[in-house]
Amino acid sequence: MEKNDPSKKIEEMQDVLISAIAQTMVLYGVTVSVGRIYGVLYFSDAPMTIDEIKEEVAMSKASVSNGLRELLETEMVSKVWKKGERKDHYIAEKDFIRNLQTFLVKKLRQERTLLYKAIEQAKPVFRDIAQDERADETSREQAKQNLTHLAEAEQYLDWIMRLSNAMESGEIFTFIPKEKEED
Amino acid sequence: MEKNDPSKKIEEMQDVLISAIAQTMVLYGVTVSVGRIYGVLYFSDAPMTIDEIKEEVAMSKASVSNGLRELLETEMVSKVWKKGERKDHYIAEKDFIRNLQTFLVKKLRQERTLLYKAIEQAKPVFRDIAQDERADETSREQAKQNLTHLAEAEQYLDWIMRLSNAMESGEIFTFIPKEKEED
DNA sequence: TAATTTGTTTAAATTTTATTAAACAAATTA
DNA sequence: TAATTTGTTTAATAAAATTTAAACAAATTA
Repeated sequence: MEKNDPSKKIEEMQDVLISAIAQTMVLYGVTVSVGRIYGVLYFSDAPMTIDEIKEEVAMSKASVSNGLRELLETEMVSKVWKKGERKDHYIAEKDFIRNLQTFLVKKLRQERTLLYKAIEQAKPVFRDIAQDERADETSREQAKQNLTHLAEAEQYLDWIMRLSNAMESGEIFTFIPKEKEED
Repeated sequence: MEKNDPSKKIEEMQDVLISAIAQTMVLYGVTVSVGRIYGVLYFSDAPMTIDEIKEEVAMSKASVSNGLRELLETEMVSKVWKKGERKDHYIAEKDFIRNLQTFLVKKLRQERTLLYKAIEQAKPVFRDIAQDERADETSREQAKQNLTHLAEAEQYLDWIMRLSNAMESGEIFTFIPKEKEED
């Protein structure tokens, strides 16, 4: 089929949008190439194979394969089975809010896990020193101060847990509705 | 002053916590070295100079200077003036919730700006093609479909704008209070 | 004003990350 | 079973980032 003017313009604007989408993903730590894979899938009406994507983004099959794995892990892309086809097919999750939800929940949970472990390790040590009457006063003061820090950090962990729960369950939408409310 | 057992233990645990803090910052795209600079400042009772920080994190002065600039930009650290002292002094913002607020608001706004520009560029092009009776049917269909995508994306932009506003103003705390509520 | 201190910029070196071609393994088909 | 197709892993290369020493500029002090 011959390329006509309107279809060229459409492609051009899709490329502008794909670039912008990829750039926003860079903000959240994704490579621009991986962002473009997502962008190409976003604008595809039909599920695409690795080879089809490879063609569009001009990358090696290995890179596309790796990129897709990353996008599958963050749930921005999923594999679909296509009847009669042997190759794997991929589609983009087009709901941007859902993508942000998934991303944030994952990050906040990882953060929580990391901090939680360290706090649990440090807390008893500070507690012991704070209560040890044979310890020097400076150390006991230090320990007490650090216990205060830890208590504050624990409040933070609790807060991000409640935030990620509200995000994951969709409860957040009762506070910030998906649709703009009427005036 | 001689190092005694409790003070060594305290330092050890602070290092564990600094590592954890730095790791969580890595999750959000910050270098582990920059994360450690923040961690060191977090546990310092007094404002610190570049040279003092440099000593603690074992990095070059230039690296510490660059790291501090990054932390200043993200508002995780601020400069304080110390009477009678010529050197700049730095302190950490210790409120983790505030740090997350600042980070998210900044990212969401950047994302909004990027996508908004691309959408504004593409929308009139799609609209023209969708309405152009001389354009081929396939292109007109494509254009209409893309306009739907853009409308959904605009809803997303609106949502993240409302989310970042709620974050920035602190309105979010009426929905997810800082302190855990009583049972 | 000259010397010193302080912080940043620059340019080179190092380290890390991303990319790819080729090798490989698994599944499918002939 | 042999040949082919498909997707991933590996090892080498290329690209990007971090880091640093040295040069620099600005401010301060002697």
